[in-house]
Amino acid sequence: MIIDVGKRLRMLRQLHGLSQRELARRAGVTNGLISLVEMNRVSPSVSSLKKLLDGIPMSLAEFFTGDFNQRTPVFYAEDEMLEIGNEEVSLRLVAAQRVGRQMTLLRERYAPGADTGEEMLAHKGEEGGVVVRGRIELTVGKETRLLGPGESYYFPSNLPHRFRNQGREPCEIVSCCTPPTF
Amino acid sequence: MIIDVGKRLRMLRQLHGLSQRELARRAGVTNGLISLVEMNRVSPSVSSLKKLLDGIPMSLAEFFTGDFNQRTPVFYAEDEMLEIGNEEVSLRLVAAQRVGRQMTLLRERYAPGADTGEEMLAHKGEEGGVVVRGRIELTVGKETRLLGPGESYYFPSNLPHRFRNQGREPCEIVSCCTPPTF
DNA sequence: CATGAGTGTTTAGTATTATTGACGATATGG
DNA sequence: CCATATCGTCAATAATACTAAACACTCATG
Repeated sequence: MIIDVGKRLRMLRQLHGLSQRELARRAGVTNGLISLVEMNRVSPSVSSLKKLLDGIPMSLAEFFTGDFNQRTPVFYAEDEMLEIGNEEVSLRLVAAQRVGRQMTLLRERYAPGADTGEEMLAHKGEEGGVVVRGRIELTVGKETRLLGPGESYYFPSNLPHRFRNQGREPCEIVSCCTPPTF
Repeated sequence: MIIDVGKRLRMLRQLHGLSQRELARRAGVTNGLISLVEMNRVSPSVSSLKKLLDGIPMSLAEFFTGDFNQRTPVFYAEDEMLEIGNEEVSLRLVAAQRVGRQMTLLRERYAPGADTGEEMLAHKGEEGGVVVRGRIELTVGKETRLLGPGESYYFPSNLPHRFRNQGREPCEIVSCCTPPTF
């Protein structure tokens, strides 16, 4: 996602009913700088941006995480969800087409016998899920557990992990990961 | 949270096995700058930091949000999930106790007749969900739709929204929002 | 009309950041 | 042991962020 620091700052400032001078006073910078930053004539140093956000107040994390977009579909019928699985593991991705998504929401189906494989998955971010139907054996790091309906998991995705359905009925999970990996 | 830009950058760079020069090449800056930034001798401009993170790669949001913790439980049985609902709307929160979570994963139950209310909800971030059982009427902005099992939604949370279960059977949803609001 | 207090923008000068190129340290291979 | 390569740091210079002060504009108020 490409972000427009100036526009975002201006929006936030106005949202809080502050003038450039008032924010400048609170932040300990000059009003001129705020003008320049908001017009994208300069790219503020992190330390300056931090000062500015302290005056709002807002954290750098929030500032860069915040989304201020736009108009994409809200609702998704089953066949409007992008399907990316195979016959064993089926993934239906919610809001696949949405640009600048901050997370990936999936409906996952594991057929009996399905297995995401020996060489364990490992990527960035965090993921979690809730088992909706059936049972799944989940290994995260050195821990393994059999999860049933209503049970859940949550872990940083850099831990190696593996899903196996050793049961006789298909297993269905709703899961989410951030940042979006698909 | 007070962050140490230099330390964090160095950690990330080393985590990815990159030398200052290699990262410099990828980011389109000089190795000297990386050295100075990592020693906190300068506060990089946002544009420079962006370049550096592009070379990792990592978003500014992730960089400032980044959690680099820790050891918390991975699996959650039903009664290990924090419950925060009332009799109409029941929310079970996955990994509630986890510090620095980047998203909130919920199992929601709406009793027949449940309604999140006239004055519509509106907060920051994004949220999405999948209907697991029953039906729910969801209004987002000016759009309203009745969602059934397998159907889903995803929208920026600053749009006002409202959930109503007008049916006779309870409705169950697995939802996720980021950044975490609970 | 003034006049004054508010707004955001601009400009010239100063402070800080970023580049360039050289340095010492460490490691590898001939 | 000397060459060669790669590492992070540093000093001097170039580029850019930031400040201070003035400007132009709008809106109230007398």
